[in-house]
Amino acid sequence: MRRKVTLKQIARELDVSISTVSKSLRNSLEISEDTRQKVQAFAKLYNYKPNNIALSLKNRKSKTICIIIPEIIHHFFATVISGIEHVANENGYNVIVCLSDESFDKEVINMEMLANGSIDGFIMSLSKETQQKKDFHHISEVINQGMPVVMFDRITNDILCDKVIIDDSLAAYNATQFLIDKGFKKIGLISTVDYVSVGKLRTEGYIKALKSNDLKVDENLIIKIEDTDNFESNIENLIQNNDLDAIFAVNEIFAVTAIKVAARLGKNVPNDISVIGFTDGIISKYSSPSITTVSQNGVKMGEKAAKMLIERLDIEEEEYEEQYKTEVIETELVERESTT
Amino acid sequence: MRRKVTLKQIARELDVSISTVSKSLRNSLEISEDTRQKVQAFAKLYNYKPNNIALSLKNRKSKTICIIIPEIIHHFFATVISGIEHVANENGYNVIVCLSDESFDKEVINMEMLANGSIDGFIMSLSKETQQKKDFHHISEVINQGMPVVMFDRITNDILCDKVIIDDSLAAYNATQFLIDKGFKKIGLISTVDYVSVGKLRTEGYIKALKSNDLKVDENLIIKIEDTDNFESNIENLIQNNDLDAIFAVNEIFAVTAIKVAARLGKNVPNDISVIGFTDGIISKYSSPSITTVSQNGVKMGEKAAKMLIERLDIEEEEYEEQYKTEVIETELVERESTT
DNA sequence: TGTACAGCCGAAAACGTTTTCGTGTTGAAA
DNA sequence: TTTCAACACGAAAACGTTTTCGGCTGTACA
Repeated sequence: MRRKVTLKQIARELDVSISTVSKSLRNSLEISEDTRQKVQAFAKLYNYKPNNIALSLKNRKSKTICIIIPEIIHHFFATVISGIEHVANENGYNVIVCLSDESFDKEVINMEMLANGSIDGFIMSLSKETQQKKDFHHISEVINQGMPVVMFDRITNDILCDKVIIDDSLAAYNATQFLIDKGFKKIGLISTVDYVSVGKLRTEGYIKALKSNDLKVDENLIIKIEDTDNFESNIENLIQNNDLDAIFAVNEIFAVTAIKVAARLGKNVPNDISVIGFTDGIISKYSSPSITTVSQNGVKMGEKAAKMLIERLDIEEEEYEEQYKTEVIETELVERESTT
Repeated sequence: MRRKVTLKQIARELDVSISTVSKSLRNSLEISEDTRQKVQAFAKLYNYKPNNIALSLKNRKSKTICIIIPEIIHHFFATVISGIEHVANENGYNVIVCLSDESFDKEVINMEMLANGSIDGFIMSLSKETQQKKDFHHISEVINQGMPVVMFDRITNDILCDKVIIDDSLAAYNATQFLIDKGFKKIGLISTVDYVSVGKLRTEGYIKALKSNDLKVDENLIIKIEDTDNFESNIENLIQNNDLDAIFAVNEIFAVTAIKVAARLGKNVPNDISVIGFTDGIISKYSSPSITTVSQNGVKMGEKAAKMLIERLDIEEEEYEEQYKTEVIETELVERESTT
């Protein structure tokens, strides 16, 4: 259980100064070939590795970026992390993951804890509670201190920073249009409550599609689910009380549950009802019938977010231009068995 | 974009020494009530927060632990992270996540990169490639440097350290016994290749259960899947060529695929064939029929692993006792619709 | 008046680096 | 023999903390 070897120890052992050791290891021409060899050999022998913390302190950068997401269990967020991690790694950055558990307080605490030199920048997706409270002071504070932030998916327009999103409204529009093109008129919507930004946008897209096809928007065909706990009965009512042709659900869980409930009510998917979901996760792929869905490409979102952040970090030195960009990642309708 | 305020700046501004500022903020009795008040007020005004990196350097500990896992997309690993994160947070630790992508090299690089002061300890699950190569030098090296490591799920007995596992063999035994108790004789097994430690153990449990019930172990009923790419045909052959009563699959994907293939072949689950999976993930819950499965409780594994690591970290100061423990997390058979 | 002891504060070391700026030693050119 | 550059190396500062130790002032007591 030997402690890690430091420059100082090597210096003492070899009877040279710390500076000489440091320079030798960095192959400085200031040092004679001879000493360099000696030092490097010794360092290799004792498996010397520079102490990252000391470097961070000296350089005033930690080469670490922090991801704050509401939940890691959601497949979508996991894919985003995966994308971020790869780009970060390629550029010599490490990734710290923080979970807000959809809680405003945890989001604030996490940001404050890490914004003190531990990390160089944030990539985040807002918690539900934060979106509901519309309190973003913790984020603007961090930005004011000169720490770059990139927001993705669940964002807010109240904060100026780089953003990576999909066009939720358009994607929902296209999904709905897809159903309309099949000849369906009575299309149900299973959405979330409006304060979840993406839920709201997807609802808008759905409505827009209906309107531009001169279809009546029937409030009875729209349900907005608040709690993720017990929504099955809501869906059951929706299907039972309306003779639906199709259903558009704003996430996988809602979609797969709709299919299950429909089956229970004796309706076959896709023969009696078509179903489209959102998020191309593991459920959509493996459910039977597999689910036609809007693919968000979380990996690409993560990659893009990481690229934007790192670019800003590497530039920062020179003239820092506050030219914030919002990148829109293409979505794609993945056709599977749940639609005719 | 003001920079973060430091002790030095406060000291200069208030015309006192750095030590005085530091002590005031830590409420040292050495400092007069008066100065303390003044300093604290000033610090609050400028939102002073101590620099974490400097603290890490001084204290020679970073209050950060690193998780190395093969893939974050797998629901099981995501739940483990979730468990670790919660316990870590409660104890003032942050969590760095590294993905090995099932690659030996990435595992090594990640460990070497971070073992230099950036983190205080590792929690890891081995990559497939590492398990195949049986090369664990990077792990023993880290341990020799006095950095604690906790392994979970995919572990090796070649390394002495704390471990958190489930009794894969026993769980598989119980799952198989459950099928046998239903009166099934021809029970197929869909497993992984043997170098994946958990796959091997689960296979052993399956075989043990058959033997202790005096059932013949038929090699034709066992398939070991190497690549996750194209295994559907293997499963199809298994079902088509044998008149199976039931199937035990060592993970969710295999289980849900078996159900899908069975349906395609005109066999109903559970009426014609019962299916049991492993890992109580999102697929098992939402698939239709929902899948009877062995629940691993990843959250609990993560929590336990984090507790063990942190306990060791907090003790370390005093006499460090190398009393390594292996915790076995209880599994549970979750009965759902895929079994009669 | 001298001593002792609080009370209050600052200097400096330490954590492990990198880098700037000397400084002493050589060798060659004048 | 003197001068000067090249060469090889070391001292020290800096990053931002915490903590130990020592010092100064003033008051109380002998």
